[in-house]
Amino acid sequence: MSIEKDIKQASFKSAHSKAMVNIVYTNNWLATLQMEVLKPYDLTLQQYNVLRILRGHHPEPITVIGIIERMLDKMSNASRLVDKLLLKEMVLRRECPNDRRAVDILITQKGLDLLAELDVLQKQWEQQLYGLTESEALQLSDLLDKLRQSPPESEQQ
Amino acid sequence: MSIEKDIKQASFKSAHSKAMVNIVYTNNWLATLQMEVLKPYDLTLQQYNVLRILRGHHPEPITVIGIIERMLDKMSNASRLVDKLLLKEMVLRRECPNDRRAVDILITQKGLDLLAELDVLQKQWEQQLYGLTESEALQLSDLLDKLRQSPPESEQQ
DNA sequence: TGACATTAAATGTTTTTACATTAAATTTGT
DNA sequence: ACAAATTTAATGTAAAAACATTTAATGTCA
Repeated sequence: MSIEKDIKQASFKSAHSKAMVNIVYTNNWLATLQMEVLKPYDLTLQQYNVLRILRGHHPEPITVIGIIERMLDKMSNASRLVDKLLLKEMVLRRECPNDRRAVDILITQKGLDLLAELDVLQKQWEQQLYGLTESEALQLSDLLDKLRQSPPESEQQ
Repeated sequence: MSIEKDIKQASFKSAHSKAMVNIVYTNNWLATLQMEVLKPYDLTLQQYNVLRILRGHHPEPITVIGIIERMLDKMSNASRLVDKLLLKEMVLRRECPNDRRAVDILITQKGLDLLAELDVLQKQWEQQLYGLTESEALQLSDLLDKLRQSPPESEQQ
């Protein structure tokens, strides 16, 4: 559905604000769909993201700080997300040998198995939903990168 | 910053998943910036969005259902957001004359004044940040619309 | 070395979200 | 008209997010 219809807004004050609203709207749309896939597995989106980060480093461990650096939402509490995953036996905690302040986190076989199961659903879901061609998807990503670039006259991020 | 660097991921498995991650990342980026602007005014992003919806209908009232229909995030509790705005004297509640189940919500002058103040900041902020041309912004919005379209062989949304 | 600053993770607290339930008013169908 | 279903908004509750503080370990540097 076009965004104008779905949020009952006839027009936007500028192309930029329309794009911005569309990013927020599309993000919510994606998150809602993804949560529906995850719900039967009793995983939140954030827990799923953390698990995928851990798999990306498996069999190497990663510290909580390492997880935060790789999370899209840097604000959420990685320590408590790991707690939840620990209760579900999806991860292991180990004291980091180099730095006793830090804690190494590892994904368990149970976690890997769950992700493997979810990969299938995720793939089906992506194939069913994506209305973009490969090159359009790249173009979209480039435009988003460009959106986040400050113009030259303002200070660097 | 490019998304690969910022989330420390060297590559993505597909153009589509890269675009999807970039949408989520850009959405968080936008939300964080916007919250920084709102923080000194003690408004959350959701409260701000509700206020703007109310202004869009001013001087006509709008019911809670009407607000929900126009919100990007349909799940959040509009009734409680209105409560918060009521405490800040940004809105008024009135029994809806046609339907005594419904409640008419109106933005107050105080609310309008606050939004007017925020409009200036919002505009400055947009001008400073947008690295896209007008036509690129439209293109971005079109690509997002297209992303949300299911391919022809699957069922309608 | 020792004082001070910084870092990593956990914890406390408040607010917000997500989801279910409730209560009242309205609509529907007979 | 009346019972049943639906709609509208509010409320209850548990989980999660946001944000500050704490604790322990490490780094810095005179």
